[in-house]
Amino acid sequence: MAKPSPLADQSESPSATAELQAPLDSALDDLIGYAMRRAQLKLFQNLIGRLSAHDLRPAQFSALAIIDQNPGLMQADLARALAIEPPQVVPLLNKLESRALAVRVRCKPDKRSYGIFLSKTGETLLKELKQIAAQSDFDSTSALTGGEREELLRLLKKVYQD
Amino acid sequence: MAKPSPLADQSESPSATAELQAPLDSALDDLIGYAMRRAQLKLFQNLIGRLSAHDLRPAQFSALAIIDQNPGLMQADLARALAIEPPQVVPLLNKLESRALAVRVRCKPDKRSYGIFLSKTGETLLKELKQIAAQSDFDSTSALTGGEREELLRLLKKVYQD
DNA sequence: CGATTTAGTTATGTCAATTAACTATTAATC
DNA sequence: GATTAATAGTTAATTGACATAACTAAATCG
Repeated sequence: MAKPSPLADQSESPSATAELQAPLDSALDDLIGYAMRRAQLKLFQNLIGRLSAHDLRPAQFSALAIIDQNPGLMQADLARALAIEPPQVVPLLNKLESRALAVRVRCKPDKRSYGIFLSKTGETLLKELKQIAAQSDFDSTSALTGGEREELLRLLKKVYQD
Repeated sequence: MAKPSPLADQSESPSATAELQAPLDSALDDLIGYAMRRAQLKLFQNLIGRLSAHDLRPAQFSALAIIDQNPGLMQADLARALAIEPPQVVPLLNKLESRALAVRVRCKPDKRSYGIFLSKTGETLLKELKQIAAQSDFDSTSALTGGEREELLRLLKKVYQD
């Protein structure tokens, strides 16, 4: 196990997400936070749209990716990684389990906890989802050159890793 | 009137906002969308914290900036600019009016609608808020050089303006 | 063993935000 | 010019996400 991943966000309601258009002047145009919010919303909305074809939300996609990289982790770990509260993990995992993408396996030594694993189906779907996410990324940033995309990614990491 | 501004977002609940930590590996680290979400959340949370000293939310700050740049606009315009639904504008404006930051003025020709204006107090506060927002921006991106900030802003605009 | 802590779950409450319903004013139609 | 339709704003009602607290089972500590 290493670091958390949160592409989570269960909600992201229409207005919480929408909130970004551009009809009027606002003198906010020189704020990085403002530009970042608008850009982020654009990317997120695009991803949500694509994932919806698989009846998944970003948080579920994130969960799959985290489980894949940390097989056998416990629900509390997943909660921390997604930055959500433990009770929220329950319906999320129930959903993944009901679709046979992941499984809870009772722990041998400690019968209170579960190890969480991806199923073969889950692994296969995850591979596909990663491509979808990459494609979503790509066409949400179609105004950028390849070099600009790399630079943007570098700068964003520098910001949030600080 | 010109273009919209949405630094709106009424909600941005803890988990909707939180959702970003970094405890486990997730293989999402090369996605711009993932990095952008994490960075954006960091900036947004910082701004929320600072604005809370004035008992304001980002959407209210955005509203003030939009009204300032578009004096006399109608509530429907403001809703569109903030990308929220008209009913949400009511409590938002009520709050601004109750604090004497903005006023609704009955329209001469069309008695159904209002023109919205900032009060002197509102204008003064907005100036201060702009500095707060700029400061928030600055220290949320303290890992960047001045040149990198400019480049980041440029790239973000390119993304969302597309 | 008995008491305390921990993993997971269930239940409850809150708050934001969408949709629908309502009032008033204006515009359109005949 | 009266009736009907459309528009600005508001109020009301529904949904949904999320947090907190209460509960069950199992482990650890003494």
